[in-house]
Amino acid sequence: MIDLIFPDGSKRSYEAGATGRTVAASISPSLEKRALLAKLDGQLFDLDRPLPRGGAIQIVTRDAPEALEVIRHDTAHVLAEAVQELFPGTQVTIGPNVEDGFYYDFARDEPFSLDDLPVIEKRMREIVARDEKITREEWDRDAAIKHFRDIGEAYKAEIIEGIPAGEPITVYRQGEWKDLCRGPHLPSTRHVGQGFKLTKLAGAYWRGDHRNAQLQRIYGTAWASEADLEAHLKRIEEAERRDHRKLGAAMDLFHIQEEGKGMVFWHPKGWTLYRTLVDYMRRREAEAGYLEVKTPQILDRSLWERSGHWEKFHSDMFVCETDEGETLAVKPMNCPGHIQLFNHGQRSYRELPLRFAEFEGLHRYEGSGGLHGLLRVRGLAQDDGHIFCREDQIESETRDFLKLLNRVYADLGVELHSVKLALRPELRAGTDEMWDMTEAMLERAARAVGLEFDILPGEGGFYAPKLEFHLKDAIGRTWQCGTLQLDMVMPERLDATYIGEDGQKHRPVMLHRAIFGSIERFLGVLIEHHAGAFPLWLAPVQAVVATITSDADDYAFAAAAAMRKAGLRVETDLRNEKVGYKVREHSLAKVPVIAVVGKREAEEGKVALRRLGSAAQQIVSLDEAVRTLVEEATPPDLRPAPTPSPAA
RNA sequence: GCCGCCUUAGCUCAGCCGGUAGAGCGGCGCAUUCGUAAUGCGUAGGUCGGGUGUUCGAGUCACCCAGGCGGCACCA
Repeated sequence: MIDLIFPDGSKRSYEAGATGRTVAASISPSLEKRALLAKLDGQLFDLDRPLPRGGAIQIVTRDAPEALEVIRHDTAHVLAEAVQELFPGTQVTIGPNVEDGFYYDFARDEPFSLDDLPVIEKRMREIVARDEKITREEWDRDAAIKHFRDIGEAYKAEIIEGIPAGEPITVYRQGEWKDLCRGPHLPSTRHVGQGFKLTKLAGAYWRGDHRNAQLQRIYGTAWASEADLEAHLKRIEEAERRDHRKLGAAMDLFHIQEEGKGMVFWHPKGWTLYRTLVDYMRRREAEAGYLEVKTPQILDRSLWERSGHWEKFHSDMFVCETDEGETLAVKPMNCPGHIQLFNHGQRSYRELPLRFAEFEGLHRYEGSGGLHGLLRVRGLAQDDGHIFCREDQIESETRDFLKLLNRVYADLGVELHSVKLALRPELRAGTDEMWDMTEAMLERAARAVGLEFDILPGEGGFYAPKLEFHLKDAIGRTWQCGTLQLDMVMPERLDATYIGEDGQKHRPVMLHRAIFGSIERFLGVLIEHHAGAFPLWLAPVQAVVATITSDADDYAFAAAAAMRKAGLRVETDLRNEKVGYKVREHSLAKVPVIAVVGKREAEEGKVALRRLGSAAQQIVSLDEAVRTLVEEATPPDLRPAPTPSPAA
């Protein structure tokens, strides 16, 4: 007998061998009908699998989040079955869930084409209609390896070899088809439902390693109902409208062309936005004790050899040769340059922490397939900074940096998606002892300030472990923006020293840090985040003064001049068009304020303000309009501090 | 760099089974002076990403190259 405790706290005993289904049936026939899985002490079980022990039981139905995960995974299995029916000889590999769906990787000599997807999808719907029963079997390890080898499934055999001894080898049978899988699964294919769609086709390396064979990946999305699927597809469609590449063109911000792939041509409006953002950061950093510097774009190979870039980062660098036989490299990072500044003259412990900031351009030779609008470019600039300090200053510097980062993200209205701690990569400079130390110190500092993060082994920079601050784009992909890296390697390689209190030479620790990361990338995220509708202080064109009739032209000119004099970025629209037309055009261009002036306003010295996204008009005197707009257009760091509330 | 797809006027897109390119928007001109998301009429724009080939004939078929898009790898 086993004892089960239900979510409502009640307890019942069942005979050994009871399954989720028998438990559900014992409660009500309708629950049995809706039951998909059993959850015992938090672990999901196939509905027809005997429960191995007593515990807290829950019958999982279609509307539960756990059910959706299993539905997605089973859809991947149905996909694999359909593919193997339609394309004999195709090997299956793995098919995990991803956000909103799943994929399955196949090994097949012939490439799949996009035209195959509807055909595969049709067969999948047939398999669902066949209502194939899904059953679990435990196999003997050697027999399983032999079986999968015999039927030509080399990848599956390889997976089994990697399963630790002692773990059961489970095979799920689904009609005539079977697959190695940990499970759990739905009772039968009917429960997959019709709320799925195959979405894209891609190449992907076996086990994520480019030295391995490239497999063919089919992505799909799956939902508990067709309505949920429709809603999801609609969300994607809406998100695509926020794409910074489309908005960048519509708002005349920038473009990229063939002759400079990954290199941005910033248009006047885009550059205004860029400068506004960087000016803001300059003030924030100055306030936080950073000293802005500028170091050379191109430096001799010998420096890059000493820093380690030549050896570890060479394939990412643009290199040039002079007629005199020198080899130079365009800087991909500012750190070696900043160490040259640190090393110029003798440094005292009294100067530490010394914080350098730089906004100059960098160039990195990114693989052609990875370029992506502003989010992944070859020519970029960072809000780069390097802090030289003593070990005992690491924690307070980390704390101050995180405070600044949070302040900036809050001012700009972006939301931190996640934080990762990336540890030593395979290809690295420095000794293991150094890595042991820097990893431990960075993690300790991060924990000391209460940061929550995931650990990414093998993903650190070649010279230092790093904290990565990730932001999300319109369609949910995450991008590393801010970073904090704790480096003992570079100061040693480039021999940075300071004179300590004891009169001896000491090695400083170097913190590499950025809040935007790449300014280009950050702007891309920012454009998508605001869907182009920037707060007034960031908007490249803050207001357009638009006339109703040409009688108001002179007044419109004067009004615009008054606004410009007050520091606002203003354009005039005196074209011979109807106001409705002008309002529409500037609204589509995401101009935050349209100041409409007609005969009435001209006579009375007023303007009719219309805010983006609202049809309401606010008729105020020109003076008042200038005053309110100037106040609203003040960058967050220049706003008067809120009056402190009286001490409680 | 790898896999799949795409590449036609400034922009968005039509162009069936190969017979020497169309629309809307935008631009320009004229008329209209019209109160808050598209005023009317007229007009000029392309040789169909680049190249090679098949063919009497290619935007339309084949191959190669480039760029872009979605992934993978790499990475801010």
